[in-house]
Amino acid sequence: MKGQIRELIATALTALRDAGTLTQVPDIDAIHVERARQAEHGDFASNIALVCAKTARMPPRELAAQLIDCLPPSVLLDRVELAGPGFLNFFVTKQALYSVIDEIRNAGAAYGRSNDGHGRRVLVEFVSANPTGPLHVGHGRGAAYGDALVRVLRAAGFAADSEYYVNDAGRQMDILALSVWLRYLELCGVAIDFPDNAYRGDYIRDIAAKLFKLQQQRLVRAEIDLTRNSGDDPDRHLDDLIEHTRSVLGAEHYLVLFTLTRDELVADIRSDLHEFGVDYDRWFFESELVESRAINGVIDSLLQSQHVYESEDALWFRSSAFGDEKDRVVRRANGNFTYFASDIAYQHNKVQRGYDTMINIWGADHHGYVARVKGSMAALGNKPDDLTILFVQFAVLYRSGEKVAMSTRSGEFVTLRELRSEVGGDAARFFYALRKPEQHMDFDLDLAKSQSNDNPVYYVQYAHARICSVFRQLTEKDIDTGWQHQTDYTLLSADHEIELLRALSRFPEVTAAAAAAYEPHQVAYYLRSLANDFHTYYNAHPFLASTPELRDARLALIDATRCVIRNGLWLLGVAAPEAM
RNA sequence: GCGCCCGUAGCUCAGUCGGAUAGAGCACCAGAUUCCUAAUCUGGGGGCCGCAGGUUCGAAUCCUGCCGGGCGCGCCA
Repeated sequence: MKGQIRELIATALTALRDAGTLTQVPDIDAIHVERARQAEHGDFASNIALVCAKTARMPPRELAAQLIDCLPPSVLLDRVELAGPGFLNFFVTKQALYSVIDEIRNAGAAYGRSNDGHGRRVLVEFVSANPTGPLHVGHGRGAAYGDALVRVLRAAGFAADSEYYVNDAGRQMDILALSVWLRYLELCGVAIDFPDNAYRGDYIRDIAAKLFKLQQQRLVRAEIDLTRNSGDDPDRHLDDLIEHTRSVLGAEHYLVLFTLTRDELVADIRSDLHEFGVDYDRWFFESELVESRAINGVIDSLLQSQHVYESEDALWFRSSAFGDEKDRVVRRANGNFTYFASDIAYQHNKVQRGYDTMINIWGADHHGYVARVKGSMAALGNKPDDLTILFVQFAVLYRSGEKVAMSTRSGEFVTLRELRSEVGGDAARFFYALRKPEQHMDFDLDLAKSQSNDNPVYYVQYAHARICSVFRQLTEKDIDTGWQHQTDYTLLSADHEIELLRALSRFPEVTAAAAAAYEPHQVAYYLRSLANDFHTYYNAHPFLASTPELRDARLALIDATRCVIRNGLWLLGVAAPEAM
């Protein structure tokens, strides 16, 4: 509807230009049409006359009046009023509102979709947590946001793919493998001294148990020496232990240990996210970039173009030339590439795969990386503007009014699994979806758990279940109805019904706006508002106890409402239960 | 110190490229069910949109400076 009104205005503007009243006409996309906030302002309002008044050298109200005269006739509009300093207020006909019911009925699951994206290819990368342990509630926020964004983008006509980047090639993975091996040795009866800075979580013991089950004592070595003192540097001590592990196990068995550790952790993350309703199109492993020598490739290329130089035995990317505070190391003096080097290769890989737009969803602690990553794109001849980096602020957890300290290494955190089992996946996803990502978030665990019935997701789901219940009654009471074939929508004249119809007609605008702004939370707020319109209607009017004609019209209306709620919840990855 | 994010009702948060009288949930108070699910609905109180300037027909929204909170500034990952 909004688009149609925009076209009507464009036609009127063109007519005024042809008549010589206007010298220039704004682009159709620049014509601002919005939903009126108040009923007396009609359904839609436009400030076009206020915007164009200056260039037209004409008082806004006079221009607005001429625009109204030039508007082509339309079945959509009942009347157009001139208001305030020069607003155009559009009043939509009831007939146009009624047609929304058939529109929804015909489109079904496709209602709310658009082709704004014109099939442009978008890659959304999110979560991408290092596979060093279970996901925690912070990752859950990124997952809920990223997945909803992908769904919303697809609904708006973008060819959106989702991807998880797995850092499986660095030192942390070796520390992880070491941690598993040490726990495994414990199971084998070998006395060890577990380092404080290795991974201490219980999940390490689980993987060790699996390793023991598969390998029995095969990864125990007589020459193990874990008592060696590497001095006061705990990091150095870990590195020595890793080196020792490699050497006593040999390459083949180290690979067994390493691969099992990685695969177990990745599988755990994958199933965790799957149960959260998040399934990726691709899991991209950093090790692929190592094995294909893609990292060497981009660094060599940057060396040739002088964007990378050598200093103090290390290789540095000249990111200061691209607005970064300082240059960054891509290959350490010890010959190992940094994670940043992998990131350069990974980002380049995305570009080569032909994406028009790339969206990275990062934790807020990574904002310092923007300049160097965008700089590396520019240095490789790619367009930095094709990459949009969105930040998800941390969810600060509170339990019993106290901040919950979180540390992956120490194993002290609330996992996404715990959250899901305690408040439910639907509630968790909706809870996350209600907040825009850059907003700081206080996540009160006690509130989320103890008052889970207050979570608005139930409010929306209940509306859906209530509608389903009405239709069950229809069957149970064996009511003879032809609502699916013959309905006289003009009987829907109550204020509540008109309000509900208006709300339903708004859904396509909501999905389009949510996609354009990368803000799926708009869908969540819309759903709550729609559910409110429905519940109000439900309480005010009986559906089944009316005359057959009115009953059938109302059934058509709430069936359409059910469809929109279902479509909207789907965009957020939340179920639409038929009974509660 | 520098950079990024945020500051709206008691609490948690919306507020659509600047638009007309700033909204919702929770909490609080008062009500609604012989009828389709009361996980619902109706009504009420509650605001210096952090502060101060600026931009213009118009600012919660844009700009500048302060104040307050979060995060980041490694040859870590």
